[in-house]
Amino acid sequence: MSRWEPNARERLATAALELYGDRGYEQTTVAEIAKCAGLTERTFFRHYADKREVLFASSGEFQELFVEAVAEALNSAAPIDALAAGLDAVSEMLAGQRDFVRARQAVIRANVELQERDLIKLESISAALADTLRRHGVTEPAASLAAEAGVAVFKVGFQRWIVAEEDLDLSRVMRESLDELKAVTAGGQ
Amino acid sequence: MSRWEPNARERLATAALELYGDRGYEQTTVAEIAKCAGLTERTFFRHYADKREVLFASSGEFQELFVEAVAEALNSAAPIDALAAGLDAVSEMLAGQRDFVRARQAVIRANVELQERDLIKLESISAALADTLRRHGVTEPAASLAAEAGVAVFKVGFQRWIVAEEDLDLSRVMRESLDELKAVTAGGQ
DNA sequence: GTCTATAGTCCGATAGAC
DNA sequence: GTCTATCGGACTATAGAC
Repeated sequence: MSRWEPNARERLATAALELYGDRGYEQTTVAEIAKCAGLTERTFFRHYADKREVLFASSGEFQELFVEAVAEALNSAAPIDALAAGLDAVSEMLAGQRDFVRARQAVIRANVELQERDLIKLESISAALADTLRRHGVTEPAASLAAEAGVAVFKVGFQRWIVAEEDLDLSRVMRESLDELKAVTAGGQ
Repeated sequence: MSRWEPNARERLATAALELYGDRGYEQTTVAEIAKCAGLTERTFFRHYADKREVLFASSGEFQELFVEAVAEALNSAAPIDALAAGLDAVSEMLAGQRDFVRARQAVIRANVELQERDLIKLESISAALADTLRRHGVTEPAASLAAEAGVAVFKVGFQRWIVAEEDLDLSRVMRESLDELKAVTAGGQ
């Protein structure tokens, strides 16, 4: 029998999402999250660099999935089509966790600091996508622009999926968003 | 003759940029900035909501210029061409303050918290652009995607201009970036 | 203008796993 | 013994409250 309950990290993340959702991000102290998970403030900061990061634990995994799907597709597709493949991969992942994703996004939407963190995670994804495109021979500034476009489509598609009353098909929403971007950059009204 | 030296706000901004540049953002305390401007910590927070905001004092003005240029162009141009007009307007403004803009951006690039703030300002611009597009009859999701595309072009063009050794023409760089985005979304390699 | 809460850091201690 | 995860307490600076 071990001295500690297992999964300290996960327990902290669960407690944080619940407390942020119930009483709001700002009204929740790290000490409360830790206590709720049966740990101390000190331990929280060993697992998460700051009070916001606890909501973004899975963003590394998300980025990897996105980038690897794009990298694979780049072997046989144009950049824009490879990005579509990446969007499809992440859509499938998110669609499988709809309730969690919605709860998390509601918390983020209610607080500017959390939105800032969200945006820099997306920026990191954009940089990683641009890097992958360059590795596959796409030159600058096309690589950065394609990456930014991919993230833009994700943001708009994701947003539409989250706010929708009905349970939309995320992959489909993403594909429609990409088509709209193509139309608008081509000069459509 | 007034009781206080004038331009407290501006003096604080100047002192902050200098100190952040010299010893780094994190290593600078608000008390130091205030002292350097001949004011108190309390006064700093009356002018700027937090330690980061002092670097973003002109972002409201920037957003207004961008949005109004787009709004005007929308009367006679397609969304993508209106965005090009907006990019041209902001390019002209930034080109006239090259040294200040470069110093400021160097500070921002050196610190993640500042990058986060920078990104949310761009997000605000994107939201304002989307709003303007909708007011001019562009429907969702085209409006949001066009706005995101405009900001993406700005980000990539601005970055290229900042890091360039030579003194590039920002308007020209922006136009090239926009053309690259069009090419890449059209399926070009 | 003062006072206070809390985020986040630093150093050190402890207890178990290996 | 080493390694890793926990906890304790003191500390600074931001930011908001009074």
